[in-house]
Amino acid sequence: MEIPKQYDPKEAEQNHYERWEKQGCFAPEINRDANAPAFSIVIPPPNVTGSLHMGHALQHTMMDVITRYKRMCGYRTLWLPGMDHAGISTQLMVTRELKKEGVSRHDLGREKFVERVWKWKQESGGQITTQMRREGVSVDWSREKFTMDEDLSRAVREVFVRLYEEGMIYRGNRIVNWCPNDQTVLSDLEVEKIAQAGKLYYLRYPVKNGDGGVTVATTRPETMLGDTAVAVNPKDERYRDLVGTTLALPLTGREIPILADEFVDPEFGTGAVKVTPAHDPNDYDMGVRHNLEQIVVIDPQAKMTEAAGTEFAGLDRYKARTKVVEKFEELGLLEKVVDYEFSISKCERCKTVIEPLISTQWFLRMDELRDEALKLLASRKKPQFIPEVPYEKVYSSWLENLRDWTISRQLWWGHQIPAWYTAEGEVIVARTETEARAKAGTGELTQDPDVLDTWFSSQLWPFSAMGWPEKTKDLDTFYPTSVLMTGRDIIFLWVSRMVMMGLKFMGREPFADVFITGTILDAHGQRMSKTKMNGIDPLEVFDKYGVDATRLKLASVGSTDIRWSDKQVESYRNFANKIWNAARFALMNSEGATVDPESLDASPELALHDRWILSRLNRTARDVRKSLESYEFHEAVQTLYHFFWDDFCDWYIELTKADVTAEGASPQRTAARTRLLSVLEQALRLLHPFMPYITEELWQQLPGAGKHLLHPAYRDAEPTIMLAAYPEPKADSISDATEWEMEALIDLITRVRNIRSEMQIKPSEPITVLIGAPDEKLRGVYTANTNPIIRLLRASEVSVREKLDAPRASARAVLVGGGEVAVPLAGLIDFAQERQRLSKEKEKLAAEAAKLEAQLANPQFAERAPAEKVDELRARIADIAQRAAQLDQTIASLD
RNA sequence: AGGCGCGUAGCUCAGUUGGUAGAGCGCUGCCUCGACACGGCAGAGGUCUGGGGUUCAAGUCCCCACGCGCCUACCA
Repeated sequence: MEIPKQYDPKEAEQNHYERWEKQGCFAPEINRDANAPAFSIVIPPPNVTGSLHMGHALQHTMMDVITRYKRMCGYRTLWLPGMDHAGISTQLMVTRELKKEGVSRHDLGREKFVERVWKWKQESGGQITTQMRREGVSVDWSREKFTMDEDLSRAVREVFVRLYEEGMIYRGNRIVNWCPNDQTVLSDLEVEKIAQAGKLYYLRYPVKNGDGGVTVATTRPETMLGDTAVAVNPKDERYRDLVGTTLALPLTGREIPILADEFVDPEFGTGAVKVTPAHDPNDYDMGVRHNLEQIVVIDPQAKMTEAAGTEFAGLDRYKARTKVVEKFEELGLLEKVVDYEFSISKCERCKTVIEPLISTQWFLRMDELRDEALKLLASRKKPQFIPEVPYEKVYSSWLENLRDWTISRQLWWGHQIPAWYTAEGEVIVARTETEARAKAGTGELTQDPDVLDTWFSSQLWPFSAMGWPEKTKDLDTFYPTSVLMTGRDIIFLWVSRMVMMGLKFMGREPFADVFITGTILDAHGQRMSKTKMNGIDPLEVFDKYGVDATRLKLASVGSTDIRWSDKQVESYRNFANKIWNAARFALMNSEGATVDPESLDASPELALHDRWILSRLNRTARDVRKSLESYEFHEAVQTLYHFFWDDFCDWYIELTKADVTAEGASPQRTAARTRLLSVLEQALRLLHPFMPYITEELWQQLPGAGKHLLHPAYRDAEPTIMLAAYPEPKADSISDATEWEMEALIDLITRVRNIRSEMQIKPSEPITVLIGAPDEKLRGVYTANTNPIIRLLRASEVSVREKLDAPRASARAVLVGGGEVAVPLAGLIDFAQERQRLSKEKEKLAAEAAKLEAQLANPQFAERAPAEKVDELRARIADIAQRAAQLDQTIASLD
């Protein structure tokens, strides 16, 4: 059998995914156990416009690890995939494409444009699913959904109609965030605030028919053209007498009142605020409170309107600003201009400065929905955030301050709002046009041209993707889902809204747990972003180091932000290679043996290393399960890495090698080979959720790997490691005593190797190893393991006695448990050097002892510390003392 | 302006109820001992940002300071 020395990930990556998918391994139906518990995840649907980035790879890896793990544990497992139509991004992307052809979307018209988007989706939407297959994600593709699918659109309309009928969705005219570039309204969450250096202008408004005036401070002088009042704080002494009087608003010929409002902060600026109800959210509220006129001076293109006056009409808002300031200066009314840093609202997509405008839009009232979500969190702690701190609070405090949600968008790509208008302007909300006609009693209807915010359909995802509003079997089985795994950036946009909608329409939370992943930063700690061009393409990393290695790295990211480093992936690539070669060794020496789980029972007759590896294996299974149950992926990875590399490869394979590679078949050799294969097979299962490809590739080659190894729930399936049972820890195989014995053996071997290294004895030079072990138990351990000791130390002779009897010219070391080891080095030893080496060791012991004794010397310690801790400390001091005494003797024997 | 997180070996990071500071990479020395040089063996390297406090005991809990980052906000 020829197995290459180096693992080639590409081959394994091509070999298995298609077969898994074809054989239905990802679908819950593969599970034939009628009583199997359910486990489900819905994927955060990637934007149809996108291609795979690190954030996806990170989330997908964690979801896949947990899904594969649960599947191997026998759960009826569903990971439901799909994509989001991503209204604005997609529309912008297709618009940009059209622009290259010299066509605008208006040239095409709505119908043709939407057709074009669908065509584009057909062509490029497949890209990300191909990339996801490469990741190895075990999603059930047969259930793949798209938020614009007909059945999901139906769910959207159903929800809209019901909420409308309950009065929670309403149409209103109010101030909204308007993007002058994209020509649509945006929700508060689609607006980003960016700190910016700007100017604060102090403008003076003269009192009508009198002396004096009031100075207001503003960052947006052009909006003064729409001012309808000046407000001061009612408690502000400076302006008390002016409240109620009238100002002559410069440049406009209009007169505006001075009014008092609590909102005004007397400390800021001059303590007097210009009020522009049509162009500022705060002023809008104030205008409502005081019943002020709303004068629209800026239009949807961000140009000044006729109402701004003939001098300004048609000017861009920034040109108008300059002009207003110039005019004020000419009039001597510009008091001063100071540098000022403030945050400005920009469109998240196109970075255009948002213009607050009054507009008629659809809104969703959030108060009741919000209250239900908060109640659920308070009463049942759902969803459970991981990590709970800080995300639970982030989530709840956002909900507490929630305002109504603007759900309409002036776009063509999306779910068109199911509202129709009669010629008389009556609003009919209905599930279909037919229903609308019936309700209206006329066919003369015009549908609202707007579409819904993308997140309006995304928030239904956990149940709409499972067939709601039909009562489906999937909803019965898989709702609520088990866990949602996503980045923290969409806790508000998506997570909270899913909770509210789940409660409203399913009567239950959509997921039990919410796991928030960390963010992968670039090597300098910067966020990866398209504009910064500092993103790392996961596909390139896959090509370079393999999918499994990349997944292991991603799984160990956990919930904290981390700087990306290829080096770490490289070390996991090396780990994959290590696994490959360990298997290669087992396979090259497998003749006559097969994988046999029965061989994994720890019996007292077994050699120490055999009992030990079984203890380690079971402990590892226990620890990994525990880590995965609490989403501690990095912990699980670390445990597996350490078990496989340090325990299994460095010690077990070395210790069992003699038996496994013995010349000529024998029952002993077969037993050793069987155990090696079987431990390896268990280790591969433990690793499989993290490294699906290499584990499957190797598992398929193991002699005796077959149907009988599958979890009972999958007995009818074709053999694959992904349906094998996840190893369960056998408590009686885990033995502290065995592991302690092994540690003593490892200690002995390491100390003698240290002697070899420090005394510069050639590796090929055989040595004699003399052991003195006063402890009977340890003497037994050394005696029983003389063969392994001889092998691992390349010793020609090993003797174990109660008391060490070694020539003066020996290098020595003190062992744990108070034993002593000596390596005779006649003619090779420099006594001075040896004395120094041992003294160094003694210093270390002395330092440690001093620390511990100081602690014990403190009378308060014995008094207040638990007895158990005191005993432990005493024992440690005794052990050190014993070793120190031994060391003294050893040093003395050199004289 | 508020809220939150982070600061541990040269670098990237673990450290889960307070009780012997860990890993990977990098570094030093030795090694073709047939699973693996993407390897083996043996090492060096930390006053856990600084200062105070609680405690018998603090990387771990509390307060303050410094540095870095993130989020929220109706500061004109």
